[in-house]
Amino acid sequence: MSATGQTSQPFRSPIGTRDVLPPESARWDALVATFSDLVSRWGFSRLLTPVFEHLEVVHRAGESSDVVTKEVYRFADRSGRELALRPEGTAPVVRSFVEHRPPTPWKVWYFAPNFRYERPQKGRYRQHHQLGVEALGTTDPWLDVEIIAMAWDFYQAVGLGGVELRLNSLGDPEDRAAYREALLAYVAPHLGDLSEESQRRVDINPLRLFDAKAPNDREIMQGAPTLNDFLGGDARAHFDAVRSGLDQLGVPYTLDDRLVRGLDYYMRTTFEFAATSLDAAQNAVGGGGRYDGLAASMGGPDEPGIGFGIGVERLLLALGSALDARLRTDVFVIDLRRDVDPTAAPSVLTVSAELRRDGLSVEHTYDRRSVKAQWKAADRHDARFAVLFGEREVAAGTVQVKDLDSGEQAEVALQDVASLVRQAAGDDSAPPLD
RNA sequence: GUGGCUGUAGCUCAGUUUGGUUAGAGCGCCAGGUUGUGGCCCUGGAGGUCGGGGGUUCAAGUCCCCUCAGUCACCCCA
Repeated sequence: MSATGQTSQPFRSPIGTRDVLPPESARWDALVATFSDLVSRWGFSRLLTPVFEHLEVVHRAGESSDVVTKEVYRFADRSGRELALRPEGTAPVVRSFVEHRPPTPWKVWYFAPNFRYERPQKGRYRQHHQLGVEALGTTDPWLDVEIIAMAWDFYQAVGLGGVELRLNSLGDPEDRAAYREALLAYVAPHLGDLSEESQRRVDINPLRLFDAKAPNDREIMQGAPTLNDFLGGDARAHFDAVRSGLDQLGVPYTLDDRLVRGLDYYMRTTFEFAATSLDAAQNAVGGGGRYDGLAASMGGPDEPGIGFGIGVERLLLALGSALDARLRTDVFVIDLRRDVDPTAAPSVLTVSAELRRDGLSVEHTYDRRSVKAQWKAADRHDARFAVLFGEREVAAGTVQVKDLDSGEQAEVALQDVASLVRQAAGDDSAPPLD
């Protein structure tokens, strides 16, 4: 069997991947532009890292996490090096940090694809994209506050109505270890009563027991000790400061001491954003947390860090029609003449080129279409204006400029078109998200 | 990785239950409705390996098996 399964069939994108065609791609552009603009104002600069890394880098995301143990796209290159497609955004950024040792605090953002080998479904793909930030070099809780508030502002800026921020602290590693012991001690007498799934979790990551769906499991976990009671003094003070900062900035949140998150490197602050417009199954539109030991575990300086990632596909899904990015052409050029000498100016070729040099987005038909076909094309392109000319205009050295919204039309010299269009278009030429 | 549902034109879908002449609709696309003005309307046209392969049958879009893909749920996550 061939790679596509059927050799006689047209090719299609690999399972779990998809193309983003216009006009939908305009929604992506709008999201990325808004994000870039916003995080720049908070002092973040863009970082680009490779889509593949050494396998060991990717493993730093956690030996107990599904993302690493069963979903990594790994391969050996021609020289036998073990490489992997990035399954998440944080490890590569931290790798870049320990490799280049930039001055701290180092605040960067990224827009990049992640790859996970899992069964696709609505809002879940094998290649998905994340907008995210990472900041390394300080444990100051105000950084946590700013990171979270920034994500919050972003959701507001793109118009996501119902978004819920859930917040938790996992404490310091020793807190978590103590809690883990307590949890295991609590669960031990109930072991046999737990579901098969939960029994597996006991060995892998006991904190995940709280995610169990089985009613009996939930009942057992009701009486379990909570992580919150095990926070040490430092972690508690840090968490209190984060909450206070969020209160000061007016960012609403709910505490959720069962919020564990899927990656092993998190400690202290963790958070997740859920969209109320999505069903419970895939409603997480972003999340992140603090990972103070990660840089050191990669052989770098023991610098703390915190960041978040926002799933683009899922956010777009949650936004639905709330984000309406329209692809609008400024001007559509129409030639009214029946017979056109292709070697003589003016023509749609020369007129369009000139208007484009004047800064307008300009389209026209190809293949010498009829006047009617040219008009249909203008409508299809959602053009704001039509610039048309026939024998009379060519003789007079002018063109007709028609406002396609109002129907008004004026005859002007070609060099005056751009200023006329800009004046007439006025305020409604503003970018889609402002 | 496990289970359910679905696969007919570029798109959305009828037709499959009770196998039977050249497989339909809407939208989209192209052309025309007289020679220089759009969005509406009318007429015509192009476009289909009925996901793919195999089988049963005189006959398969329709029944059976396999396979690929999509989708939903579980798991997990963005």
